[in-house]
Amino acid sequence: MPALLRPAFFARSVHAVAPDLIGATLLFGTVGGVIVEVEAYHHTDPAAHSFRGPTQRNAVMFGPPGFAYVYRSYGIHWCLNFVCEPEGSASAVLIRALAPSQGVATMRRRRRVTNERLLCSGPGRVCEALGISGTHNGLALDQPPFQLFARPDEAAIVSGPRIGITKAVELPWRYGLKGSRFFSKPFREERVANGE
DNA sequence: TGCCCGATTAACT
DNA sequence: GTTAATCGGGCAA
Repeated sequence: MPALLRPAFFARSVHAVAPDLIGATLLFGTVGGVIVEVEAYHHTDPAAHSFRGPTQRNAVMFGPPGFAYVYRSYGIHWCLNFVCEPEGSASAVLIRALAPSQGVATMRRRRRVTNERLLCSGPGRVCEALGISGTHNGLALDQPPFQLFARPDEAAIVSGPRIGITKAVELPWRYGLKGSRFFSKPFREERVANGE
């Protein structure tokens, strides 16, 4: 059994944590899968919610690492982030896609799709499949219903520009598991980003 | 208070 | 390829 991710895992730079989450397993209650796509957001980054300082919405980002920041996107969807770094630096990793592994039938029912590739391929889809909403904002990632397991082996990781933002568009802070078929969007080049 | 826009998705042409 | 849906956050007045 792979190691459970402890709070210390998140008490590092978001740029170290984000690629290390690729290949980790995220369970929420009885459902979940392998994390195959994430994006890094740091408070010095104009695209980050925390860039303009603390507000009611982003308060969790300014708290200690190892907690879930959940926000509503476009008035419709929910998006899940993991807060990183020492308290106050206000950085987080957006969970963008999973390869479904646990509770697939339940996730299919929630998402009303039969195509497994579309179950958890996008930040809004991940939250709908897992049953995550604003009520889960601020929950600890090392406590139920969350269960996070480190990836068992080395992983080939690709990187590229982030999706759906208009500021700092060029920064290659999106990471993926090389060759996965569950990306929300393909990586332009599946360039291995390990060791950077 | 009013206005603009967004870390999206699905359903279109 | 384009666009509607839908609403809270953030900022200007």
